Parts: sequence; structure tokens; C-alpha cells
Amino acid sequence: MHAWEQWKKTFAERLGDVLVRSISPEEILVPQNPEHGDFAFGCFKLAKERGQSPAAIAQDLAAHLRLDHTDFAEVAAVGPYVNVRLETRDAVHRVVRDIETAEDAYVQGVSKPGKIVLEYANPNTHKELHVGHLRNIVLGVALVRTMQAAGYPVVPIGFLNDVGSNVGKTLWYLVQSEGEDVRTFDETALERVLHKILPERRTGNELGRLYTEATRAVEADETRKEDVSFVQQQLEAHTPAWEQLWRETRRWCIDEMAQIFADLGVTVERQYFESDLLDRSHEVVRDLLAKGIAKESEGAVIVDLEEEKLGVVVLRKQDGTLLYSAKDLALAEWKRAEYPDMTASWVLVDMRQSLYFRQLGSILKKLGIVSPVEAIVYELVTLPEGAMSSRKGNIVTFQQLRDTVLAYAREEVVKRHPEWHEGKVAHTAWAIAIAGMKFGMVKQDPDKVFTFDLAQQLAFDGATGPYIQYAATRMGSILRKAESQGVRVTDGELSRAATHPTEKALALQLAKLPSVVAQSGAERKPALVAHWALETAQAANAFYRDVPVLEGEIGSQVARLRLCRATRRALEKALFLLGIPLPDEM
RNA sequence: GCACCCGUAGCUCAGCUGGAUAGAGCGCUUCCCUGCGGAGGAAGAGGCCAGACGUUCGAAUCGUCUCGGGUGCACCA
Repeated sequence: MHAWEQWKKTFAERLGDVLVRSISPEEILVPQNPEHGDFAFGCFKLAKERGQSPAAIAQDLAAHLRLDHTDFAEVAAVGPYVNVRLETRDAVHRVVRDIETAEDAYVQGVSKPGKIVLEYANPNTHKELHVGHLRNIVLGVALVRTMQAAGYPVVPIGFLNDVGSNVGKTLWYLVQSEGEDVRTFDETALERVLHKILPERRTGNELGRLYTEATRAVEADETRKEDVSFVQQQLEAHTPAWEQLWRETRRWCIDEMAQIFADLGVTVERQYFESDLLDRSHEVVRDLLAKGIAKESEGAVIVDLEEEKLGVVVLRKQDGTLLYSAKDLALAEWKRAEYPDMTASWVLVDMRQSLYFRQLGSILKKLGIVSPVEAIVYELVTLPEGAMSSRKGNIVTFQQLRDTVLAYAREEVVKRHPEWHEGKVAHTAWAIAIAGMKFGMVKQDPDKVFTFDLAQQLAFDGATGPYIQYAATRMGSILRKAESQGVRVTDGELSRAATHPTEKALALQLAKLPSVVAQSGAERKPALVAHWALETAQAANAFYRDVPVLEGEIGSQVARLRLCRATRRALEKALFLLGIPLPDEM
């Protein structure tokens, strides 16, 4: 058991001894003001039960508490609270040894049973990734890592919507704007079109631009919808020329996305493609019709959920092409086939889709699927001037953001370290840029709208990712300096140094990490780890300010170096859980 | 109209399984580099925790209502 839980448990047990009843460690609280002590117990409930004043009970408890052979050095009643204080050096030793012994397993929680399949990083192809998608990816990566660390059996999977309605619309626009007739489009026309598209236009950005223009064109002239439908029908029927055009344009996007995903630390056990379940989706719609779950209405196929006050879901459009709903049903079925031992199926999506996922869950239940999908929702990313929309084209693309932040990070690195070689500059700038982009998004509550502000993304001071990296790298440079001075960081018993209050504060902070990770996993809130990292960086900076590590006798130097090392390791681990790399120096 | 989410310092946000004077960061005003890295640190100003009622010994935290803001509600995902 880690120090933090052990201390709470010990305190609770000793209280229980005096009270002759059991006290749960969860009833132990941490005073906001460290001057009160390290742990506290409030006597309000007991006071009510016993008809005595809380202060009198606190006095009594403090007088009878036996804390010998524990890490606690002091006990005091203050008003209605019993406060206990840890001996500084015992506390520091305990925590440093925990981290040194456990190494990577320091935060690892006990394995929970079951299998949770989590779908995230599920954008559309034929569009460009923007900062709204970034929130999904950042949260997804952090969720997977924190939950796994907390012992939850999370299996990350990806799903690419590569034949959505936007694709038909985009390809329709592409073909007709290159002067071809969509109705007679064949392989020779395809060659002419592809020949005209120079390599620099073979990007998601270009396809996204075409999509925006296509939307505008269809809005200007509704009769064009028929051509768009025609194209979508050809795609679903696998007509060769259209299928080839689709495959080619899709590749541009997938290549880009693969790079971005790798950059952002996305890992999935299985990558699904909407296009692979197109045919099955058509069958699913027919099955639902046959079973009477779905019905025809106004030429479309729908599922009526009015009885459950969930409205109506359209599965197949009047023109016979499929909607995302039909494909999600087929996907749910497929996931179940591939993960028969799945106990939960989660999909990370933005708030706008929460009603839709309740509808989907309801349909799946009608089909007798036992673990229907659950949407893990987060709020939108908006711009200061309002919402973003690919259809309207007012988006901040991920590439724009990345290029800007990376250039700025590089500039700052070069300014500080003109002597560094290119490889080191590039890697460090990359690590800082990732931290800059990601941290703001993970630290904020997913239920809150994230207002994207470029100036904020470029701030590397204050409550930011680079601030945390900086605190950790400073711990690293103390260790490096010690090494260069010939001080060896030995293992074994720690010296009896460790007496400064900021040293203790830092150690207690490090002690919390396993519980923070456990809670973060249980509540699906990676933000808790982000807040821990911020507080720890502050504690590390205070330690750095108050305690000159490389002074004094060798024993205390080594003890403090080990605290530095433990701090760096813990911060590195927390950053990893958030999907943020830590450079050696910065 | 119905449903979901949000309303805490000028701004961006923590705190919300009820408990000791409501916390950070940014911005603003003053400071701190012959010391282990100033991407840092110290201090200060700044709050009827949207409002009302209720539950409780105790409410930013729980409940109900009101008022703001956002989002969704049939062929986009």
C-alpha cells in the first residue's frame, strides 16, 4: 500500500481504537491550511450522535490517541478537528522509497475485471482536422492512459468515417469543377481529373475547401442535390471509377491523419473504417425493417422512438443512401463480434451527439444487445467569435495550430540554447509544443466549452504544460550537476536529513499521485492528473527555491537528490498519462 | 416548445461524494539573478460563488424554482 493510503488508514484505525467503532479512511481529510497538520478528522457527526460538542470530542480523542510506532509525530485538537502531523524525515523517506521501489508501477492500480472498448479519434475523412478534433484526441489519449494506469481494462479503438455524406458531396464538387459530367464519369475521366490535381493539392485541406464550396453551391441551387445523391449512390454501389476516386482521395487524408495521430500519441488496438461495413449496414437496415423495429416514412427508413421521448432516427435517406446511424449499428454489431467479452462500449464524442447516442442505445436494446454504446461526451471547442464549422469553413486547422506553436517553441529553445544541435532543438521544441497544445485542453473540465485562443496556446508560463516540464527538467539538471561533481546517488537507507517544510510538502504531494490516478480513472477525469501535475510543479519550484540540494554534507545531498529524482519520475509519469512528453532539458 | 450542459476575481478556470479564513493562472501594481536554469519566485489589489427559497449544527458544494448563455430535437456526424 502506498504511503498516502497507509497514513489515512493508520489514522482511521487509531481513531477507531479510541472510539471502539470503525472509522473509514475516507473520513480522513486533508486540511487546506498545512499549519493545521497533514491529516484531520472532523468530529461533527460524533457530536451529534453523542450529544456532546465537537470540540470536546476532539479534545478527548486527541488526548487518548496512541500514535507510537506510526509515522505520526504530533496530534492536536483544534476546535472541532483532530489534526495529526507527520514527522518530516519519515514522510520524505517513505515516499521516496515507494517511488524508487515501485518504479513504473508506482501509480498502477489493481486490475479491474471486464473489457471496456473505447472508440475515440473518429473524424471524417475528406476534411481537415481542426482544433475541435484535437480536444477529442487529447482527451481520448489521456483517458486511455489514466484509466489503464488505474487498472481499468480499456481497449482503445479507432473509427474513420470515410464514406459519410460529406464525401459524396466533396467528390461531386471535385469532379464537376474539373469540367467533368458526373453522370458519365468513368475511368478515363478519372485519369483526366487526377492528372489535373497537382501533388500539393492532394491534401485534406484542399478536400475540406472543396467541401465548403460544395455546401455553398448546393445551398445556392437545390437541384444539385440530385447529382450529389447520384455520387453517393455510386460510392455505395462500388462503381469502379467513383470507387477509385474515393480510394485515392481518401488516401491523402488517411496519410495525413496517421502522421497527426502518431504525433499526438494516439494508439488504437484496431482501426475500423466505415467503408468496410457499408454493405453490412444495408443489411442491418433491411433486418430492422423485417423485424418491425424500423419502418418506411416519407420514402426514408426510420426508427420511431417517440414513445421513449427520443424522437425519430433516420437510417436510410429517401435517395437510398445510408446515414451514420445505420453504420453505427453495423459497427456495434462488429465490435461485439470481435470483442465477445466486452463489458462496456464507449464512444468519445462531443455534446451535440449525446441525444443521438441515446437513440442508438435504444435501438440496440431493441435488438437485444446487452452492452449498448455509451457516449462519453465533452463540450465543444469554439472560437472567441463563435462556433466553428467545416461546412462554413471557419475553422482553425490542427496544422495551422501546430505550425504556429512549433515555430514559437523552436524560437524560444534556440534563444536559450544557441549551441544545441538541430536534432536536440527539434525534439525539444516538439515536446514543448505538444505540451503547450495539449495541457490546456486536458486540464479543463470536459463539460465546459473550450474557447480556443491562440495567444493562450502560445503561453508557456503560468498554469501550462511547459511550466510543468520546466519544473521537472530543473530537477533533472540538479541531478546532472551532482553527477558532474562526482556525487553518486546511492540507494539504501536515506540519511537523516530532510527537515525543511517545503521538502515535506513536496513529498506529500508525490505521495498523493497513486490516489489521484485511481480517482481519475474511476471518475474518467484525466484533468485530476493535470491538476496534480500543476500543484507538484509548484511544490517542486518551492523546494528548489528553499532547499539548496548541493550544499551541506554528502548524506543530506544524496537524500535530497533522491527526492529530486523521485519528483522528476513522478512528474514524467503524470505527463505521460496526459499524453505529454518530457524533454531532458529545455 | 421539450431535453441536455454551463453560470465562482476584469479574463481563463480549480474547488462541487456538504465542514476550519473561497483557490490557481493570465492581466494590473511593487519587488527578487556573483547562489542548483528568470519558461522561475515573493508580495499586493481584485469575490453578496447568477438570484430566490428549501434541507442541515454547517451550503460555492445537495434539492426545487427563476434568470442568463450554449447545444440538440427527420434525411450532416
